[in-house]
Amino acid sequence: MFVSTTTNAIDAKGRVSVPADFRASVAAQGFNGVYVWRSFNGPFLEGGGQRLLEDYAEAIEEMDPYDDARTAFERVIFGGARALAFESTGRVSLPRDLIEHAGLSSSAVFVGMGRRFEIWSAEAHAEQAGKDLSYAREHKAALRRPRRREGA
Amino acid sequence: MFVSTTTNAIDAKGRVSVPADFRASVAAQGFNGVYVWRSFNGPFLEGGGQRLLEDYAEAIEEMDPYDDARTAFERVIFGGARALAFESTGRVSLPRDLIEHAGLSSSAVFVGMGRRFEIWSAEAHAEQAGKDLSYAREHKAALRRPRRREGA
DNA sequence: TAGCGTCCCATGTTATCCCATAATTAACCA
DNA sequence: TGGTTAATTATGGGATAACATGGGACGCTA
Repeated sequence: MFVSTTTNAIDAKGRVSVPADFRASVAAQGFNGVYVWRSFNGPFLEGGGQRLLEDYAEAIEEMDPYDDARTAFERVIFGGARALAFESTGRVSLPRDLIEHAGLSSSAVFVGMGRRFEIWSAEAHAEQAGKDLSYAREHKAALRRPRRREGA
Repeated sequence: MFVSTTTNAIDAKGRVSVPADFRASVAAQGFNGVYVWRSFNGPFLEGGGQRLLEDYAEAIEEMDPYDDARTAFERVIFGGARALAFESTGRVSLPRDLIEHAGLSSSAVFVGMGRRFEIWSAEAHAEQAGKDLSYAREHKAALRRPRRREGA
């Protein structure tokens, strides 16, 4: 699970260290790296491990083979995602177009989102964090304590 | 799994490099190359590795032997597919009729679709990508939350 | 024998590997 | 508890390998 927020430097080659605990949480998923794509909800990137993508694939599998919606999702999700392998020290190199979409320059903010994570520029993240805080404050009643499951 | 979108050049001989990660994902499937056929959903090509064709064969096996749809599928998929072997540097040469169907000239856009991939002309792809993106954005609720697996 | 496809080699570019260093955290022992 | 050592992590730079792509040579086929 991806938790907490970390800011790491992007060097001249577009390389950035993926936070160590993020790397640990995708370890042993078959692919030693992460999948990253442009969010279509704003100027930031989304990412996850191989298992997340496989889960998306599974959800898509349940649609009709040549349903228009299905092919649209396949193109957007699989066509838009990039497989970024970890180099020996735990970095990935971000493709230029992803850097541009998120407006990244010298640093990247990794935000854990549970099953996924996001990558923001420092500026955009600061702005969004303010919005999220006041929104969460206004709607705090919506967050209920879940019923406990057996064995949990 | 075929992931991400890559544009490669087609030379005067009709040769085009298959993206390296696509080649890696069909490696060790018995045939050192890909199968490509004309889509019957538009001016683009579809393709995959040997395993995909075997999966199609299996699905067809389960249909009624004298179902008209079955024989149609057999002719279209197996009759229409071309086996394109990789040359030593990872290129394939696209047959003329496939090039014409997709309206390809100097470049080809490879779009990863998970179990298979598509090949588009740059122009057609740009047009389609816009449609797919807005469609996916509008209908993202249709992609239900993937089933959670243990350990995720 | 002309055309086409395949193989082989050459090249520029990009990405990846490997080593070194710094900073932080964890571990250990007095 | 304090202080030292060891591990892990992040990051910079240079060397190396991988990749995409062009061109020529060879052989098959019509």
